[in-house]
Amino acid sequence: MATQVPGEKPCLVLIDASGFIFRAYHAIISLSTSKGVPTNAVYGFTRMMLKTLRDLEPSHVALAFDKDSRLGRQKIDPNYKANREGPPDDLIPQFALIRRVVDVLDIPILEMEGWEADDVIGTLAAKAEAQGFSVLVVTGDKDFIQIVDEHIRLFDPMQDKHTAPEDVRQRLGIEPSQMRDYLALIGDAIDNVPKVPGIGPKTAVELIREFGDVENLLARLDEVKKPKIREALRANQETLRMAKQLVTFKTDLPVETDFHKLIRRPIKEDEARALFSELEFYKLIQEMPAPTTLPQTLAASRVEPEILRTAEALGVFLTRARTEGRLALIPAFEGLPLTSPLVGLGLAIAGGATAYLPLLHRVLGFEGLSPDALREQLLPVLAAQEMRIVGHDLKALTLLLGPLGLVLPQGADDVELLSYLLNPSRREHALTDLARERLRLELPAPFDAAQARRAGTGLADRTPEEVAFAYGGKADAALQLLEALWSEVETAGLTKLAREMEMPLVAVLSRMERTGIRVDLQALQGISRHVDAQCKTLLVKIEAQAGKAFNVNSNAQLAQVLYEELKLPVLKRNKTGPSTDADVLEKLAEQHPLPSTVLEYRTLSKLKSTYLDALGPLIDATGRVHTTYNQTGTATGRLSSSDPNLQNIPIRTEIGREIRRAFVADPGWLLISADYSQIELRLLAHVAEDPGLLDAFGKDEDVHTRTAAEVFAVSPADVLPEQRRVAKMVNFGIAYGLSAHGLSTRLKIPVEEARSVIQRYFERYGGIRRYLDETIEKARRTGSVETLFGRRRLMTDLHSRNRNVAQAAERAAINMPIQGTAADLIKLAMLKVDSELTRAGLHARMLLQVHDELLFEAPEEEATRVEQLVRECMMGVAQFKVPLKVDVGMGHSWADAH
DNA sequence: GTCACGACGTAC
DNA sequence: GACGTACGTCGTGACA
Repeated sequence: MATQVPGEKPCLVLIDASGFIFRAYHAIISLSTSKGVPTNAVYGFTRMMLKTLRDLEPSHVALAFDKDSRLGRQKIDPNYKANREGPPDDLIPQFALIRRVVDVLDIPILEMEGWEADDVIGTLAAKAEAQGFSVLVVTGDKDFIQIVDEHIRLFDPMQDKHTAPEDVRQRLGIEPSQMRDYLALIGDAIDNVPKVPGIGPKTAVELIREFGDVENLLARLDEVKKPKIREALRANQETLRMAKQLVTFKTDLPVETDFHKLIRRPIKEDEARALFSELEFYKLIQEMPAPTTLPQTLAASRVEPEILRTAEALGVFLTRARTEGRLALIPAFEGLPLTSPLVGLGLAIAGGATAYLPLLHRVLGFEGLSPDALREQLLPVLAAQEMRIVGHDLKALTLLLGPLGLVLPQGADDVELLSYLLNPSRREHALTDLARERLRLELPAPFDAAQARRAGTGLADRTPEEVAFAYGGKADAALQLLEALWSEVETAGLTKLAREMEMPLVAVLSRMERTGIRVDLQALQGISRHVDAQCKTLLVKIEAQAGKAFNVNSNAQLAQVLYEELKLPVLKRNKTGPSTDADVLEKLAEQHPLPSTVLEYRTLSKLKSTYLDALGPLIDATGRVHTTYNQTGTATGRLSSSDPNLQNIPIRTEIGREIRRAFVADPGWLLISADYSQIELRLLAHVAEDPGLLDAFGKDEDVHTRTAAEVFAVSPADVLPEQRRVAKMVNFGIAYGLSAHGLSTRLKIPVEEARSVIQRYFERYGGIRRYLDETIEKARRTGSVETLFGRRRLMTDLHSRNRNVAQAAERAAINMPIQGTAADLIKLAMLKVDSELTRAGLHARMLLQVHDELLFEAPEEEATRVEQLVRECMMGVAQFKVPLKVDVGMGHSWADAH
């Protein structure tokens, strides 16, 4: 949201301070220092100022107060604001404190004897605009709308709302400048601005639309159609003229206009700390940037971590932790948490005390704590009811502690998950970044893993002293982040998702990763040899068809052969040149035999390199592979899987199914696959409340056939396979925001035909159209979209001037509530199945999640019970307007279970 | 050698 | 540009 970019206009922020003081006073019911000094207005005001400065990043800033402000307007009307009482008693002493806050924030104050902040700001805004500034007025007062234009906009930090001319037109239906006339007509009881009786907001807008302004209205009074209104206006002509004068901001006060003096200066940090401390605004101190005079490192600003070398030292620290009731734990390890040893543990407790517990350092004279000693000490702390355990990536911690016989408690807090819930679109939620952004804390740079690898050394080769700062500091940061993140999570209404979905899921995912899935290496290698032979044959064929040998895997070389040597037409381009993707090759196949051969080769070599050959080395000594689930990796709430990614194992082609045949159950066990049938389409039917779709699912009809029947206006029995194919594609694409063009290329039908299919679809399924439109509209208005369970994705690009960007954001906005709700649903199902399996005393275990599918492994004799239990859990996890359908299959391999 | 990036293709 | 969400492999070119 940076407003000043080199080459852009300077940005002047003008703050309507008086307005905010009253708003802050009323917004925060009660707050005072331990000595009883009321500070509610001061606190609210200060927060708002800090937020404003942070969010808007102005190049210039000033703040306006009212000063004996009624005098100017009382010359026009002695009654102006005459009925207003003075400020409440407990607000009066806060004004002086607010002045002190403004002083440490180093924001210039503008005021004019006898005039209101409105007039001062009106004047400044006009002058700044004339000098080429872009002006942002920070206010919550609608009266300011009258000064809005292309270069003067409003911002309300309490509602995070911007107001530009377009917004005024949309919200009120009048031009910003007509706000004066509008306000004059409807009056203002609070300020004692007289109104014209009988005229409310609706009539006012109508009159303004017809007559433009008050002057014109009065001049053409006879043209007013409604007699009552006409006579009311006639009787109040003078009052109306006066009212307009009262509500009109002055824009020509003799205010000092040296804009150099308004250049934004950094806040006076030391004085700010002292003042905030006096006012007991400790949270604000935490949020302040680290002192610039000190190096921006944790080491310089925090207490040195204690190195816990003995069981006794650990005992003492843990006793303190129990007194404080909170303990942050950050593991020191390298590599994968599932297979790596715990090298050490960073600890932190409230109050800033940190420690490092070395466990596996291969340095001279070091003797780490034995696992038994560690377990003996830590177990009771982890199990203690009143303890809150805090961490970052608790799945990793869980996997690292597992081998030591340690288990994290149910309610442990994961700050990474909190950050993810707050903004699932961000790429990383690294502790160092979170600490920098939210605590202004610069954590020590992580060790250069690459350099360590070159040197052939690792974490364990360093002394405990060398790593203590890093991990102690991280633990301390996690602890401090907890509070800030939780309060934001609560404000955002995400508490339930955090407590009842994401956090409990950590234990389930940890077990799934640890369990892994058996892979038949022999089978894999068998297929690989076969595929390899085929690839070699194809390469020979390609060489013959191309007239030369080249690296088919290189798109650049392939493009040269296709387009320069064979002179085939270029149908599509990408950033680097002509495209060689599957779509293009399929079309080119009509003109030359080479493209088909390349396609065949590509398919096989992809399978070989990505799945057949890559999987083998990941099989462990017990014959199983263990994926890693990323719980913070998608913008919609889905999980992702990597190393290896078991969520994109092939299934559609025959050779793909061969690969799934290599994923097997242990001898005497079965794989059980349960997947939600048509989950996203069902959820779309539910949220859109579309009667047609609801009916189709309610009767368990073939939904694609039903859609085809609707769209092509035939009876379901007469739907042709081709028509069903088209309908299926539309059903799938609709929640992705598909376009006529997209549909036509995918179905290889003319755009016109695709257009008419989509049009007929929306005619038949009006609820869907309405839902899509409403979702986008709401997203534009609120800046976010959410799932039925309240998971939220911030959508920033909807207002992009770049139409492609804005439209892409619209499609993402349409899709997220559907995809995300499905993700929520299966997460709940996983929790339920997990606990029910335990409760039932079954040995079956959950192995994989693939977005709408759960894969289990169960002893053969348990299979039918497990099937029943899984189906019931998955179906019963939530109630919608459509039934949820779960398909279950079982067999000795993943392919057989489908 | 390592890294970052783009193109491509697999899944739901 | 044209249908959303992911991850892995390969080739390529920049850098050490």
